[in-house]
Amino acid sequence: MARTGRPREFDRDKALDAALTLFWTQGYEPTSLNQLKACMGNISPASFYAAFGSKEALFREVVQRYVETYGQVMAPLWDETLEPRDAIEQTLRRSARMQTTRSHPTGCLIVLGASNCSPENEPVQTLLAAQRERSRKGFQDCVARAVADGELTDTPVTKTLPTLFVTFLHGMACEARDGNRAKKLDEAITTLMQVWNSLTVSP
Amino acid sequence: MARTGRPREFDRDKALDAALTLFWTQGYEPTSLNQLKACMGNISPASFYAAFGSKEALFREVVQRYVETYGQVMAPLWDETLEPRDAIEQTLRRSARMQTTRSHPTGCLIVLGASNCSPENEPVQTLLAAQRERSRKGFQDCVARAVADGELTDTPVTKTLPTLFVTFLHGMACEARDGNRAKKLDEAITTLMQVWNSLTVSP
DNA sequence: CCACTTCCGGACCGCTTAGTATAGAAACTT
DNA sequence: AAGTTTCTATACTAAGCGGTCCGGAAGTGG
Repeated sequence: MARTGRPREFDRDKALDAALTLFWTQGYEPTSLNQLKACMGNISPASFYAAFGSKEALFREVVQRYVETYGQVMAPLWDETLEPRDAIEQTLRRSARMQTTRSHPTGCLIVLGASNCSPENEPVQTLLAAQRERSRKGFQDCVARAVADGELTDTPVTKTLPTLFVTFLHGMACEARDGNRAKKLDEAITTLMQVWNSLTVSP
Repeated sequence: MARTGRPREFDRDKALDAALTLFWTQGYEPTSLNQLKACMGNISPASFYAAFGSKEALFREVVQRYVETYGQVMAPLWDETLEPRDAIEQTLRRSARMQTTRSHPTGCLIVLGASNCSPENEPVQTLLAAQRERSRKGFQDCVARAVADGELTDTPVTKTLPTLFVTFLHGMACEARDGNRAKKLDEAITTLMQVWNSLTVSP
């Protein structure tokens, strides 16, 4: 549409990726506009605000992008063509691998991105909390599907599975940040999945 | 020793507790000196620096106090008079209850206290990382003890238990912060401990 | 070429940050 | 009374914060 006028000199997508990396590494609040502008190629405040609106608006874009790229390791959780058990196992294994990969920051932006916040940035915390809630719901739906399919029986123990898995998932962010490698987490996932096996209706 | 001179008018211990609550709620970096001074009873900068030295020094004291009080829920992990399985179970259950109790901030200061940090505060991150490493070691030692006692056999699966438990433990900080209640986490712990049961040497 | 649109560099805003310096008064011990 | 320490209160530093504004440059469509 509006194609006239001087074109932007920096690559908006590349700038967004750079901001993503910075936010992922440091979190929302400690990341300053100066750092952001610097990592985007020393753009000016005017350029920054024209392109992204505000620090918070940029962060929202960053989260969106994260969910659409790195966050896709969670996609199996909402893939109803997969067996529920496979969906959960793949989600955990792919998350473990992604969060420990050293070509980008370790851990999970959704878990770690705004865990330290002053009251005035509560909206940012809420944004990430909503994403985590979405994951929680994903595990619940997956287990519910397994019950509906007759793979699991609807017992009190079965009801604890979503919390068990999501707590482990979120815990991996801390472990990855502390330097644990994919192999360690992956092996723990194998053991964790034994819980599911022990609850399946015997053939 | 130095007992002469005008005594301090505020209660240093109470001030430390107030700072602990504030740091626990917001994390290290977003907590400003103004907030700290305010919650300590509107003490002056002079009094603050005379009593605590600096923001970072105060935080180190706060962490120490946290470990000695709330953090004592982890004590079973290093209590060699307990059966290893009981030590781990009690550690998890007591942590779940403590982290979800509403009479103080939710979650865990050691996990959440400095997860968002600018590079210049890396020492603070390192301080908490060391505490988490201590917990990791605790789980390792506990499992090793169970193997030594002949309760568990030394298999590859057994080796994954420490990571499994510590990841779950650290994940509870996120779940507690997001509003999960003790009951939910406690039930998940019951299910998680089934993993241990399934690995015990059959009687 | 011109009118128009958009972007850029840089100055600038008011505010907060952690931390220091100053003063004199007050409260304690010896 | 002498000496020591902390008190209150205020002023201050130097730097950084997120964000705004403007003049001019650079590009585009007619």
